[in-house]
Amino acid sequence: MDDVELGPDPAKAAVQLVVAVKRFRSRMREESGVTSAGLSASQLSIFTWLIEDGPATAATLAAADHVSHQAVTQSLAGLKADGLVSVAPDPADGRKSLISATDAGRRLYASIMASRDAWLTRAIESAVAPAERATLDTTVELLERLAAIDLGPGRDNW
Amino acid sequence: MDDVELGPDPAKAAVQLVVAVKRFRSRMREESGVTSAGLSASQLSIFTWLIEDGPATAATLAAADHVSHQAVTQSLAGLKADGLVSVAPDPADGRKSLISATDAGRRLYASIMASRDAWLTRAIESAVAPAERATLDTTVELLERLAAIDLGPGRDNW
DNA sequence: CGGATATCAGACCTACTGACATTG
DNA sequence: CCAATGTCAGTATGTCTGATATCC
Repeated sequence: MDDVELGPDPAKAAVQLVVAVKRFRSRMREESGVTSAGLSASQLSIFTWLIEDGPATAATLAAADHVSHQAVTQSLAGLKADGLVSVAPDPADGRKSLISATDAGRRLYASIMASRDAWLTRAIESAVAPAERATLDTTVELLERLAAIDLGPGRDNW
Repeated sequence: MDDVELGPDPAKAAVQLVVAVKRFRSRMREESGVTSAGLSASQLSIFTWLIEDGPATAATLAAADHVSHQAVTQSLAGLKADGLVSVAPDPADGRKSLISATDAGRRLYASIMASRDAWLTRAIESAVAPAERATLDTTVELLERLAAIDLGPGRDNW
């Protein structure tokens, strides 16, 4: 659609990516929430960590998500109230609280992954042809890569 | 890279995309701001509209960005204070205020597009090989497409 | 005591909704 | 009068920082 020479220009791509992400999120908000369930994006992210990597402490989750541990605690409060995660003191270290996904949580997560009524799911079905779905995979991988990158302390690579 | 059967499963892809976007934004926040200049993502988005499509009203910008016109007004306040946009009453319709990018605004925008000191720009240079940069283009296009999609009022296309 | 962890409290940012004035 | 626009005010969410308590 637009051929404004993206390849050779990281700065331009950066701006376009930021803008695209902003517009995407605004649209998500306009479409009332993130998923069909009442989980926020923050909670969904935490849940993904718990299910993929197993029990963790709030501090670990905070570092993984690049937020403060207080922000994680707040997101966890809702999940705990809904019985989706459980908190157990670490027997080996009384300072830590290990957070785990409960069976109910795993069931809900699986149902979210399978339900077709969320706005974004319908948008994908409508706007992204099946043959093009691999593009989604690429997008997710790229965003996760940029979110997790470590540029290194001192000098970089250029 | 990972073959967790994304193609046939829009719901799973939707969750993964939401989570990836969330983590990307948290990382951006952690890295102090969006770009090297003091512009927020909202302001950058508005600016992109103004430069690509010319002068517009706050209501038009709000619809384009899927936010309220009050939110646009708030973002514009900062841009006006910095002299990056100018507001002129529409001579043909006294209710409207036409917002335009000033020369100073266009210069700043161009410099942002060219500067290499923003965190995201460096992250892209570091994590996305030049041969892979087209992936960025695809990602931006996909996010913009999903942000702008109209699923239609009644039935959809499936 | 000091380091790591968790909780409580206050603040901020961005966006929202509601109420109102003005223009056409 | 009504529709569209713009402004003012108050609210909500998710996040942050700062202060405090607890455990090792």
